[in-house]
Amino acid sequence: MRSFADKVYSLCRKIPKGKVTTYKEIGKKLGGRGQIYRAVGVALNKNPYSPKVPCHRVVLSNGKVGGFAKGSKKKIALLKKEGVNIKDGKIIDFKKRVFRFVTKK
DNA sequence: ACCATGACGCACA
DNA sequence: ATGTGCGCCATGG
Repeated sequence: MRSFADKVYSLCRKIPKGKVTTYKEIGKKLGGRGQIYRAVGVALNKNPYSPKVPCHRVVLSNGKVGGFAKGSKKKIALLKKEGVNIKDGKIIDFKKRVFRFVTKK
């Protein structure tokens, strides 16, 4: 069922290792409507593909890791393993670590 | 069709 | 810069 959530999973899989993306970017890439990122969070939360989809690479737009079904701590640990430095739940050099699907210039 | 929920984001104080 | 409140979208019951 190619529902909204399904698209979200697909995009998450495209996130390169060591990088992160935001719910907003995903939503924007999908539809670009107002608060779609809300539904994005819901979709990932259901995330039936825990290991297949690197949902832990999806963080808040303000640079915070946000939440995680298994616990934000776990999420942080995973990101750190990927090479993303996190400080008190906040991503360091977040701006540089964010991966944009639009691949802006 | 309506109400409630949720891994968010932004405006405002 | 920090904390609180409100709003919107998709999904499920």
